Amino acid sequence: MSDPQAATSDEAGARIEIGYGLADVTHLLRMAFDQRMRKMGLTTATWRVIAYLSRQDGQTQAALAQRLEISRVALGETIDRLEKSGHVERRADPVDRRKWQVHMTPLSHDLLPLMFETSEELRAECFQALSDAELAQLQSSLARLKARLLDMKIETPDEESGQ
Amino acid sequence: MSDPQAATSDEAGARIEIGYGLADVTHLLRMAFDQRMRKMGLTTATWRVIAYLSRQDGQTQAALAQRLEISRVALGETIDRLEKSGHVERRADPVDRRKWQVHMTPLSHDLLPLMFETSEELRAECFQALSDAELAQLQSSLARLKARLLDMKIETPDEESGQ
DNA sequence: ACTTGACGATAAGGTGCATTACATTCACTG
DNA sequence: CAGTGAATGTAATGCACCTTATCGTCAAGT
Repeated sequence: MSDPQAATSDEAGARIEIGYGLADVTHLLRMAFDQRMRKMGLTTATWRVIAYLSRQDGQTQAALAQRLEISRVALGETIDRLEKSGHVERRADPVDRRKWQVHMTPLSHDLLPLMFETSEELRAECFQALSDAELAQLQSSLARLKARLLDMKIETPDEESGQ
Repeated sequence: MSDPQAATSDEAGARIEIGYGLADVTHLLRMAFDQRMRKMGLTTATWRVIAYLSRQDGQTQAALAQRLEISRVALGETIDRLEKSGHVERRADPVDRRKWQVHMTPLSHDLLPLMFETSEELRAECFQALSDAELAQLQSSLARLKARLLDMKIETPDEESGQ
């Protein structure tokens, strides 16, 4: 993919390339992920939910949404699908009737080893394109970029209630 | 955001961080972009269509979809919205009755300077977090990663007809 | 107790993307 | 010139995400 607008300078050209590059790489990475996850009946979105549940089962939807950094609505729909496919179940919170506790089922629990194995395989496979030094540099640049973007106070989903 | 699975080694940990970092940065960048584009009634998807049309007006939907690397269906829907909002218009191809030529309207044409100015401002603002050397390194790493991912023959949208 | 406000979740509607299946139209080939 | 296959676009369906609006519930202040 190339920049549709002629660069006005080298620096601007580099920045544009990085913008597209980030989008491209992320998109391809997600496609590759999806491809592998589909084989076990999951998608990136559903896989992420299960991954977070595996660390702490029975979280509420609001807590999960915050950790996944998506809106409560989006998460609710994903949970709907996961419930329908039998990967999770909602249990009423005994003390707070507003809440659902989201629990893994044996089905998804048994999937965990394969899930993490598959994801680690994918990462190993594609990140072999870079040396350890480049990997470290990339990680640091991304962290810096993320911090800068967070500084720019971009509205992120579901933040009415101030986090 | 942190890794939901304990790292099994430093290298694995770094790879996982990069995976999340790429997704996070791309997501934040897109949010920031959307925020600014919304002010002129556009989104990232619609903005991209106009950007490519500005280089060559009157392209067919199939050609545009290929350049944007999205499916013909997805592009068709975006064109629907752009047509409804008056930013583009479809004209019948005089020689091939299957095709639509997608043309910019004065409305979107007048938007071009502001569009590119705004996007360049955003890039300047967030990439100032990195030095020129880091920027160059990042660009190179992303390019390498992209090449590697393309090598891994991931099915990308609408490729039945072999590009 | 009773209001008031915060919180958890859902409903409704819209954007963006994908796949599959299909109707047209074209272009090539026998 | 028919006949087949490829190309262009659409319809239908599903996933993932968003915003705004609402409903029930809890918690706190008066």
